Amino acid sequence: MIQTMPPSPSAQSTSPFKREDMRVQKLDYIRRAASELFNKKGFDATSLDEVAEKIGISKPSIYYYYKNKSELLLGCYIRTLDLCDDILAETHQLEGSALDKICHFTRQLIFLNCAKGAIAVVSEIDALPAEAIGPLRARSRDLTRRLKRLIADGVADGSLRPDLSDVTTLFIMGAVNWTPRWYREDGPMTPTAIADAYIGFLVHGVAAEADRTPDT
Amino acid sequence: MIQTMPPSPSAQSTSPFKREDMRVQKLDYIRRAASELFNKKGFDATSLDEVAEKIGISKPSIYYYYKNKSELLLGCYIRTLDLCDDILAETHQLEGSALDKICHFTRQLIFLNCAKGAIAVVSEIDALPAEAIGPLRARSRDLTRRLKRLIADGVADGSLRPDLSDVTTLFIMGAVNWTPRWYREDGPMTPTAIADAYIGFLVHGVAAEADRTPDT
DNA sequence: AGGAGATTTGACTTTCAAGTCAAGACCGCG
DNA sequence: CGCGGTCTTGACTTGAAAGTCAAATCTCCT
Repeated sequence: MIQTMPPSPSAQSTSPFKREDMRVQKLDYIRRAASELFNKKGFDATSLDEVAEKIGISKPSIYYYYKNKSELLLGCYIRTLDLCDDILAETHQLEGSALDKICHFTRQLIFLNCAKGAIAVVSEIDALPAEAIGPLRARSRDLTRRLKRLIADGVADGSLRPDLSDVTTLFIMGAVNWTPRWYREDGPMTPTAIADAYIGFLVHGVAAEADRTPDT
Repeated sequence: MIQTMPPSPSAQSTSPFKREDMRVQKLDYIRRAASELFNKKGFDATSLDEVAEKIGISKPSIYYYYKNKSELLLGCYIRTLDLCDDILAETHQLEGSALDKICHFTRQLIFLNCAKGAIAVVSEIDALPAEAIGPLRARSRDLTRRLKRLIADGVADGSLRPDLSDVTTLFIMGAVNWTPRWYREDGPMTPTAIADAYIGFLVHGVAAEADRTPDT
């Protein structure tokens, strides 16, 4: 499972900025490997030796780039939130109903969840450096708030059912955040197929016709 | 966070079976505390000292009842699968369409996920004793298979959309399995309200009308 | 070439939780 | 009582992974 690390500083470079570029690339490289493993096995179950081995470097090298394991996790989460922010921003640019926007957001999030190492599902908050927990929670809440607003917009513009509560976002996030648990690149479904199916459920539900509400 | 352990052997008993009853009760008691913590923080992030402290006993006591940490996890998962089996069996008894049954199953599963320590989301399979992994996977797959069959039944009896694929179960399980991450007993939503909302999404989707398929 | 800084690593120390054990507490019995 | 078995625990050992460090290597520049 060894992938190749970006070559050590330069190799063929000429530009004076190569060093810094390299550093950023390696930070990123390590973060991706870590995200992938944290996602698959959980933070505590993943040792830095494994992360190092996955990309063919040694553990101390990781410490050269990250202060400690918690900071690495923090890096993963910040990246995740950045990407979510990006998608959401992009989403707001779109023409169309709030429902269209929600579908777009969901689709993009599924893509990210299927892309190796792109993001880490933010769930092990307690493992973060103590001083980072507050700010991260705040960002998280802000994201949730904007999603809820999108739902409210949808109710307002008539594209969503009028009785939708705040759990809607949790429902969507649950389904989406679960994908990394079972998605395999070599599995039978492409990310696009997954997104199509999920959006189908989300928009129309699973019932054959929009009729009675079965209940028990 | 200390709850009271069932009293030590007897206390007031007379029956000759009390001993064995006690043992079963304590096995269960420990399992519940563990399930709750494993669910909330993950298996590796939970130490047995924490489990012990939660119920006011010492770590060696846990070892008196369970061979080791993995066996305790196994106990949690077996219990979870047992409960799922029960619900599914109960579900099959019901009169009604496959959709009705799916809704019932979903609702009951949400209740279990909200009930403290009732079940542990089966996700850290690798942490189980090696020899238990195979059988547990088999049971898990069997459960999934039966759920898929329920979906197929629904397509056949016309209560579900005809184009539903196998991801349907994953979609549902994702949304449901995510609930323990955010559900709080003192939160704004009761399990019933959550179940109602989720089933609403599931059956009808979120769109105001069953019209076009927004896509991006 | 060769020296300065940047990067990497083998070998080490530290820490923390899993797991053990033998001594003690508790219980129901004669 | 006090004895035998059941249960509980403080104090310990062990192992694995976090984290450190100084020596080795690499890169670029002159």
